[in-house]
Amino acid sequence: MDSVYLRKGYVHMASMKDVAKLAGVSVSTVSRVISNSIPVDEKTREKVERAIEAVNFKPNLLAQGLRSKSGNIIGLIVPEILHESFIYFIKYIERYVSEIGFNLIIGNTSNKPKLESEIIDNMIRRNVDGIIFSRVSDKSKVMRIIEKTDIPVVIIDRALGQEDIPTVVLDNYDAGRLCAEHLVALGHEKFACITGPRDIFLSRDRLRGFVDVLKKNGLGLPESNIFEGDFKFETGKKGMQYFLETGAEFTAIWGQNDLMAIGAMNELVRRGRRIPDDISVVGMDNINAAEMLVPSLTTITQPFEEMARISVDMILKERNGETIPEKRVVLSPGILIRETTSRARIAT
Amino acid sequence: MDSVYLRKGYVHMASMKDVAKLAGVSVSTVSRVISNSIPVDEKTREKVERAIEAVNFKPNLLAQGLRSKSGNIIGLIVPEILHESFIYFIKYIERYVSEIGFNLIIGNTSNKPKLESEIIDNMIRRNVDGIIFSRVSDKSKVMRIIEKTDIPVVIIDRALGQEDIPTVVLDNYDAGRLCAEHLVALGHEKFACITGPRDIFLSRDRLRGFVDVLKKNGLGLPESNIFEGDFKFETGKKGMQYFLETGAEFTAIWGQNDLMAIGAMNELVRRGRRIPDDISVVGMDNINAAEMLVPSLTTITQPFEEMARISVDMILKERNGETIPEKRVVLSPGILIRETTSRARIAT
DNA sequence: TTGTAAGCGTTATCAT
DNA sequence: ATGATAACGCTTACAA
Repeated sequence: MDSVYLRKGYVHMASMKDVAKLAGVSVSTVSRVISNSIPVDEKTREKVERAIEAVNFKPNLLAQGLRSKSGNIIGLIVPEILHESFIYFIKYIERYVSEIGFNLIIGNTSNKPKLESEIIDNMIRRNVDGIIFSRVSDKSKVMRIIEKTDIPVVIIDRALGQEDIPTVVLDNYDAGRLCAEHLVALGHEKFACITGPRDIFLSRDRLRGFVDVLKKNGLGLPESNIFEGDFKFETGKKGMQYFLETGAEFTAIWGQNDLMAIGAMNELVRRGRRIPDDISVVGMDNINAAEMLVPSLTTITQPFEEMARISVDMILKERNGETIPEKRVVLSPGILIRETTSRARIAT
Repeated sequence: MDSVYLRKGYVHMASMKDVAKLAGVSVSTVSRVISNSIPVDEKTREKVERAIEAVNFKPNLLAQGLRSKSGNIIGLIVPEILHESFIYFIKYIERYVSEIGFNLIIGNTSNKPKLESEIIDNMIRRNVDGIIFSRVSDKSKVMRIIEKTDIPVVIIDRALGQEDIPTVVLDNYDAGRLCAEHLVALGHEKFACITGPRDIFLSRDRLRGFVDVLKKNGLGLPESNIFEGDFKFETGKKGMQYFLETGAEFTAIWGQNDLMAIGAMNELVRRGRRIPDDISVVGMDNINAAEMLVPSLTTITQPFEEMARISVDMILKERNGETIPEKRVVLSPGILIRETTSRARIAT
């Protein structure tokens, strides 16, 4: 008799009705005890609380959500769960959201606009209290939500130009600046860079910051020392292959994320170049692998946890009708100096 | 006028009532059109469908869930989101679940029993259709759900002895076997192993499989060549330090997951040992980093996607009252041979 | 085939 | 301070 595998009869999860009956009061009184908003006589409160204990009552969240139009749930939409930096958002947002008594529901768009619509609809149909986008493929979708419903929306990680949507982003210009300053301080004079897609703000901002610092120091980055990647390991390798085959001259390279930087390192090592003795390498994101390599990767860091907290806070503020002082929060990157960067070889 | 930041008036999301009114029918008819369960006149159906289009109606999932006691949502409980192998479960389970029209809600226990209880309760309160556990810290919690509610439960990745709970696991014995066979075939004769916690079935099973093959080949694994780790990078390093300092003799080592194997590699490289010329290394899981290293890591693979699909399918079957043919599904690992393993040096 | 009405488990508005 | 009662948006007997 495999009773485990047979659908057991529905086991009544205690409802307010049960509590009310046991405590000898009405359901409204029970509700009041729980919400703690309206004064209740001490004695009845105690009776009710005992009853709640006795039947192990927990309010049904669907009923609450239906009635109050707030599902106590926040939606997070990412284009790709396994992506090295999104998992940090997932982790920290989940943690923070649950700390404040919400649940997190995750949608993975796989970068398909059609899926994106579906996911958004689904979330709306769950009366989500807000939606956090990590990278938006189609701006209009976000605008539609904002215009047609009252659901708070926050965009994290990738800005959309100067729209009027609450946004939490990294100061990507500063990321490039930090990187260049570190390398220049080490005496490097010739550089290369593997960027993200050039049509993305974030990649361009990073590059601008990088180049500006070089210029300020009388140095520069020739276009032939720039390779456009897609933030994946493979294009990091490809970029380095390209540089090495075209004979580009440089003693330091920046991969605009760790994956590409590691790809570049991989190619260097396979061709017998020494890091950092021949070439210094900097990445960005500080993914797990960065410190597992030999040599360990110097990298630009993002305050993922802070970004997560701020974006959730913004959702809650919007939801409570509070005005958000700054609709565009810009956070600063840091730099973690490890073993892939060292002083440039003395020029001869 | 920052209208975006002011809570806008509630924008009525079309309900069945609206559709019914527009189509000139009752709500029940609308419901029937949607559920497609009960015959509806072709003409009214068309009227209703037009109305649905017109107001862009999507049934509210909370109301549906409340009424039907099925929230159309599946809960996944993991002890740690950022963990290298759980993210694969998250990814694949999310994908599959959403393919079949469900949402996924994720709970992160951080290995805290108290949180575990809370998360389970929360899920129950959302009328989840099932709960998938990836590693359970406290068996009794699972048993409680199974006994006290009718919520389908599946355990994935880590078995709990021989309980009567539907489970999807890897054949860990086979994982050890595969690894040993590969190394023995390469001519290795002395081995070392960095295991997971020895009090976990999975670690012991892997080790048994490994050792059994060695024995079958007239070889062995002395206790002094076994180091107990915790599946993290650091203990991989520590393990190798230990072996090197105690002068353990071996030409091949297995780290029971990639993180530990990579930790061991790290230590080897830092001490000037060559991989695989001096020491061959095998890992397990095939995490991203495995192929990014030089040399790239030979590793035992797990069918994460298949495990995900099967566990979701089991949930659905339980939910539909179907009997599950085998309550314990055991899947086979594979081996991905890359660059960290090579023929043993000829013994002199 | 279709409509009416009760009910899912809450909260909020009335009275009392 | 407390209790009826309606309502949230849907499904499902039961009638018609």
